[in-house]
Order: sequence, then structure tokens, then C-alpha cells
Amino acid sequence: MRLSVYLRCVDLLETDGICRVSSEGLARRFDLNSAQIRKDLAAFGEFGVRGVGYQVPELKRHLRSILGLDETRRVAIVGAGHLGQALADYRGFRSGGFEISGLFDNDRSKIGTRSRTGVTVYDVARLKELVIQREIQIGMITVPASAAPDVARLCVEAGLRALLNFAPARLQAPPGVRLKNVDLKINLETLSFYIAGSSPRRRREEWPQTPSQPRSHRRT
Amino acid sequence: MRLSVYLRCVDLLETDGICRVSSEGLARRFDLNSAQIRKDLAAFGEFGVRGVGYQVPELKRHLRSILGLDETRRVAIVGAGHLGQALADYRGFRSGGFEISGLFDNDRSKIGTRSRTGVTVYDVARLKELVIQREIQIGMITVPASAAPDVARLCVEAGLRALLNFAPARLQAPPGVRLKNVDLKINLETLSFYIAGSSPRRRREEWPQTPSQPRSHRRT
DNA sequence: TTTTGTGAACTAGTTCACAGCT
DNA sequence: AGCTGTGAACTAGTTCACAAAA
Repeated sequence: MRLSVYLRCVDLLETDGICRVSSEGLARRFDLNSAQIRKDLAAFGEFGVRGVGYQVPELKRHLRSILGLDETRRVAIVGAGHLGQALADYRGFRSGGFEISGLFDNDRSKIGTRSRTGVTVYDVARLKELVIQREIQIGMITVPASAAPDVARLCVEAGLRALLNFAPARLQAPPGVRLKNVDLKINLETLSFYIAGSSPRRRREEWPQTPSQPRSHRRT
Repeated sequence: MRLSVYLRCVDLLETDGICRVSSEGLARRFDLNSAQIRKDLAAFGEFGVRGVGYQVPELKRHLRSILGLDETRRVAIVGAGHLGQALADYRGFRSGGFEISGLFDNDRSKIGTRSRTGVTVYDVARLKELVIQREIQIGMITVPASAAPDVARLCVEAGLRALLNFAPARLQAPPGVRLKNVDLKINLETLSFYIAGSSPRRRREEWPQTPSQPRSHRRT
């Protein structure tokens, strides 16, 4: 999502002590399109001042509010394997307004242990209980693909509102629950595709090289 | 990329012993659009047989070839922290035609050690040497954001052709090098956004509820 | 008949360029 | 003057529906 990108940019500006910025300034600095920035922001309110630009602290506040980050979002990680543990200890989440409330697993040898930074591993059977008690809203699924569908169902039943799935499986979620997949293998395959340089076959009627035509944007 | 998704679907069909499938069959089973499947596939050749459908093994071979997976793709992971180690041991990569050729770090206490599944940690100073020697083509960047730009430069100099960046930083790569970002925080923020339910403000002239109009597709 | 491959219709997303505000 | 907010132009991506092939 682009609003997230803008928030990251605004964070950097704030670090640099810049307190006012124009859409064009943002676009130049971070290689974006100024009209798109303006449109994206204007869709949620009139945050800018014509002739001046955007106030960085104000813009940051608005962005955090739009992204629902003015209150701490609590996260449960289901699957306390290497990936789950690595994510539980990832410092970027904490600093960004997220809190890893717990790791969950069904492996009795893991239950009760803690990750390096102190996140406790709970029995996955206690997921619902803790989701309610701690008001956890987001679940990260880091179990093997075979277990993922069941885990997803469990998460939904526990009352989680959004799921981030790392398992290479196509999961289903009911309308009220937002599901997002982070399929690492697909990312690697995409890169492989571009390296391979396999290009779509040329349409028969296409001209080998089409000289691009300048176009007019005159408003009548 | 969708071709990756199709490959995953075809894998599942093969596991189920299905050896022929129509675009409509694929679409129904995996919740896709049949016309899109046909168009995507047809862009790379005529793999189907009219009136019959697609042969699963043949389609799989074609997809792997298009994705450049008929030869093993070797991967270097720069940054032997928790995330790097977790990715090095991720079994999904190996089974998918990728090989993790090594972890790289500048921490002397890590150099020479091995991950749980036996991936060696090398001095990052040896990146170029090993990239050439082992014909590594893809780099995964799992270092802190502050180190990411330098690491990216190093990867490019070493001759890597594609980079998968996990650091929350906007990196730059020259035209010949493909860069893809996997920003976990952005993913979480996107989920948070949907939970928050912040909706774009309604355009003034919009009608509160627009009854959708059925449309004709008659070709004249 | 069945199902692909594909032009055309449609929809969504991006960029331009300027009216209007400060 | 400078910059936002935004209609309109443009581009990309998706879906439809049918001719052509098996």
C-alpha cells in the first residue's frame, strides 16, 4: 500500500528535521509521482495547504491515523519454527506500532519457552483465550503448508480480523477477515523469470519497433 | 507473478493424479478467471489443445521453463541474522528448484559457522569470489536497513542479477539488476489499514448507492 | 461439441495540466 | 507566485464472448 510508503518517507523527512514538504519535493526525493501523492492523500481529506505544501508532523499524524496505527496493533504468530521466531524478534515491528503478543505452537517441547527477545510460546489451543484477553487483532501464519488451512480456520474462530500468511498455500477467509499472502517462493520465481528473460511471443501484426508517439494533453 | 501461481496449481493437480485440465477447470478449482489463464498462457505459446484443454505434465514443463526453473537457481543470503538463517533453512526453496549457496555476514563470530541445515556462513568480503565460482545469480538481503544500501551495491558489484530485499529501505539497482522488495512492516500496516476501516471520503457528486447496471457485450 | 486463443469491451489505475486557493 | 486538489486524458489490466480448431 502506498500510504505506508508515504509514512516511511515522512519518517525520513522528520529524521532529517524537515518540517514542510511539497508533493513535488516528496516525489523527487523518493522517486514517486507528485500527482499520485496528491491524489492518494486528497482521497482521505485536505491535508495540504495550497501554495505551501504539507506540514510533515501533521501529515505523519494523519497517515498513522488512516493506517490505524494510533493505537497499538497486537499480533499473534502461529507457528514457532525458525521463521516464526525470527519474525517475533524482528525489531521493525515494535518500532512501527505493532506488538507481538505471543507465539503459538502445538509442539509440547516448544510451549512455555521464549524467543530470544522474550516472546512466550503458548499452546495453540489457547489461541482464542489469549486473542480475547489481549485484544489481539492480527495473526501471522508461519506453519508448514499442510497445516496452514487448519490454522487459518483456527485464527478466524479465535476472532482475528486479519491474517498474514507465509505458508505456500492458497487459504480462504470469510468476508470479515482480511487475508494477505507473502509467498517467498513466488517472489524468487518471479526474479528467476526476469533473469531467464523469457519474453511473451510477439503478436504477429506488431511492428518490430514502434516509435513512441508524443501525445497532447490539451483540454479543449 | 501469476505464472508462479499456475505452476503451484499444476503441481497440486499432478499430486492428485490429474493429467488433463481445462482453463475453466483450473479457474473453478483455484478461484481464478479462465480467460485470464488462457491469455497468460497463450502469451508464451500455444500450450493447449482446442476442445480438450491442457496436458498437466506438459503445462508444468512449459511453466518451469518460462520461469527459468529448468536449471537450478543459486541464491546467496547476505545477512546471517535470525531472518537470514530462517530463510536459509526454509525447505520450500530447495524443493522448488532453488539452492541456497551460502550465507554472508561481516560478523567474525558468525563466519565459518553453519545454519541448522548446514548452510555455511562466509565472510561477506568473499561474496564476489563465491558468486563467480558457484554461479550464484540471486541475492537475498536480510541485513538492517542502515546496511542495506551498501549491501545492495556489493551484490551488484559481485555480479548478482536479481535481489530480494527484506530490509525496510528503498534500494536502488542498475537497469540490468532486478530488485524486489518484501517489506514486512508494509504488509502489516496494510492489514491494519483494512481493520481500521478508514475509507476514502465520498466524492460530493456521488449517489449514496449506485445500483449496478447490467451491460451488454454483444459484438456488432 | 468442447475448449482454446483472441479482438473487443470494459474496468482500474496512472499521469497530465489547470482551476482555484493561499 | 506557488502548490494543492481534481477533471480529463491516457495507459494498463481484466473480462467477455465468439471465431477457429480439434
